[in-house]
Amino acid sequence: MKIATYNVNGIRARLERLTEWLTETRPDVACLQEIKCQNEGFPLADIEAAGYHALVHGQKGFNGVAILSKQRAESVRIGLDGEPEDEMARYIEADVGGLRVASIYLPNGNPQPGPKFDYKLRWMERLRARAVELIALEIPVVLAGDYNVIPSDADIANPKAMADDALMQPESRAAFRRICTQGWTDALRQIHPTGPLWTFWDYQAGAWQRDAGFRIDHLLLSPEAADRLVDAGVDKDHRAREKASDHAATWVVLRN
DNA sequence: ATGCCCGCTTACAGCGGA
Repeated sequence: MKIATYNVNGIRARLERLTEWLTETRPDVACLQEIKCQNEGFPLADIEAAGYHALVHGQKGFNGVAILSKQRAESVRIGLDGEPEDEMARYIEADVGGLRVASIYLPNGNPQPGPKFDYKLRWMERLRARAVELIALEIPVVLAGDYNVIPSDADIANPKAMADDALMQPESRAAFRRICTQGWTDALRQIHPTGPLWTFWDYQAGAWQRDAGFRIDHLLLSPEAADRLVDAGVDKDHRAREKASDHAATWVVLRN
């Protein structure tokens, strides 16, 4: 099974690129982030025409997550516990093909310090609380998404330029590590332990042309999923195309 | 030091993104 995560940066603006990517790479499951549309605005007919079912947790203008799948998926939950007044559409979880899969859009947190950074850290604590419940199930789980965390200085082309950014603050990294150490495997680094492994290149300042990227899209595997890990990668070539998202799709293959 | 670029909005400028 191939499971991918893809921050599309607006599904309506990206529809042609997205269906092209689905057709060319045929993931069994695709976790999307930043669809930037409400449920009723989701281009379901186009996704179905590409051969996929969809579970959608949308929001007007910003955020929004979805799980696309060849097999029909069963929704398990929308949103995280712990902050009932939080209406940002950033989490959806489903059962599909014998796996539990979540599509995660973790808050950016800039500028830091400030209320947005505080929200990011609170959200990460809420995710940690859900992740430990999922580990306890002892089933194959894939937590896939845009974590907005650069886990280490090896995960960014120019760490000095981003030193004050919320994505690489010690608190952000510690919160990410606290989740990983529950027993999750960072699948991309498991398969590619060293070297550049970017998943995002800013639209600004020629970041793509300079290959000045960083790694923020992650797939965390429960032990039962990690036992089945055979490959992982980044669909970098699609980032070079016209009207591409600023993120590249990132994926794992699990043995059946 | 700031903005660069991009998508979105009862839009035509401002916000959020990373």
